[in-house]
Amino acid sequence: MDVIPETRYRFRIPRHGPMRVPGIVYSTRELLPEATGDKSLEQVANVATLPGIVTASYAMPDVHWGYGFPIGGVAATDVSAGGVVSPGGVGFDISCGVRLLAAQLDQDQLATALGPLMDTLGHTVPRGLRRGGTWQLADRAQLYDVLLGGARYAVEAGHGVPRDLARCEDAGQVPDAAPGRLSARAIERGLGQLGSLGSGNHFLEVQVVDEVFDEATAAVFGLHRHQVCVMIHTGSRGLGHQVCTDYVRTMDEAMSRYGIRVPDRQLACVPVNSAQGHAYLGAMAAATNFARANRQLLAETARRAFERHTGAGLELVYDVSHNLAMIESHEVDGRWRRLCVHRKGATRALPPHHPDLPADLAATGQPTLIPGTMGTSSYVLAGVTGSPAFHSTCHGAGRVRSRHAAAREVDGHRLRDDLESRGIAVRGTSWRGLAEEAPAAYKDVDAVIDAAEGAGLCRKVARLVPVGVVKG
DNA sequence: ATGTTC
Repeated sequence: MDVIPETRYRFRIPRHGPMRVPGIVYSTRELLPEATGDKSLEQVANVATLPGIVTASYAMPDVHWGYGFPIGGVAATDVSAGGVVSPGGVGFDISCGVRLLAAQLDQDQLATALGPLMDTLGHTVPRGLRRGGTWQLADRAQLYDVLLGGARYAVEAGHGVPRDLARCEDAGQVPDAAPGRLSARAIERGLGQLGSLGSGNHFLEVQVVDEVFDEATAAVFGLHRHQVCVMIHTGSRGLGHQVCTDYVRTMDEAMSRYGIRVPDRQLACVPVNSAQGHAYLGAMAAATNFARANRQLLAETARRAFERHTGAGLELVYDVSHNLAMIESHEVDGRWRRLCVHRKGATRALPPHHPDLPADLAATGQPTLIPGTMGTSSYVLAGVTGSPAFHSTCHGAGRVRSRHAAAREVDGHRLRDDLESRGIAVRGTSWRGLAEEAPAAYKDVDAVIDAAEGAGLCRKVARLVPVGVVKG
């Protein structure tokens, strides 16, 4: 793969073969996937062949190998020019994302309460494969209400306060959800799982603000140094997974009827303006609302635990997805166009004064939340004016070692002991799962964030460190 | 990520 350095933080994959646009990789020499033996830059080039793609196939500094599209990839297609939508460009965990809550509490006030708080969280946060959630829905009709209403419906049903919605991307509810486009199996998998964490890299952490890079912006976000926070990282569970599975198959079968050829079957796609394209976007929006409601429910579980052990409330800082395709307007080559922007393991970071921001965040830009790995830092970022890649940045540290390799090389018991000895309380579910998520399996999140900021994708506002980890 | 193998 020909990868040409253009600046310290930007690399170009020139057009070759069937590529319609170049690949642009925001990274550093040290973080480039080729340095770790990962094939994701070939996936960046493959994505550049999709019908209707505009400007470039982008990769963020945490890019790594994924299903068809790389994780840490951004691709936008022009809807009115035959642009496609692809489930592989969203990922299996539709609207997977992060929610950050700020406690009215500082670290020194937490000391003796941390253990009992973690015990309660450990007992009340449902997690692990196939596990049911905290909200047992009455029936399929109520699940439809969730799929249409998202976090807004959860709040209206008493699970949260109206102010929460002002701090959710899309105010907690995306439009145009079409629950009828979900298979019976997707509905069945979703019915019992609302208010559950899942497994893999999903977590609920108690964190402390370790460093503030911009006091004024942090204050607007409701954050200050030494403050206790809760970060929740989860998505749409089995429901979203089933939607992706169903529509990859549908599109794989339908693709040839639209004359579309792709270099990898995992890039299955159809035009946005097609029966299958509309069906997928409707199903995806429904799964998105499920994920938004899911994070709302888990926030309520955390609030109950904090209320009981500390008396402190938890104010929502923000809730943002990093696996989604969104129809957005962007200026391309001097003309405003409707684009289908795929962000897979990439986070939207709206710049200051963007019309989709709430009024009180207009001056700061969008809060952007980046979960680190267990035992390392997480970050609060803000969107910046003039950012490339359709206002997107990274989504995490980025895996460099497979789950299998990590489980072979890391002992879960020892990892738990290491974390505990550093003052981080751990409430896991499986020793293997813990080992698979060892920090050694990931890039250095601090280097990833510095690369994202250096590339002009975002700016740092605050860094958080964990003091308690609840793992699926 | 995921009832980790239709």
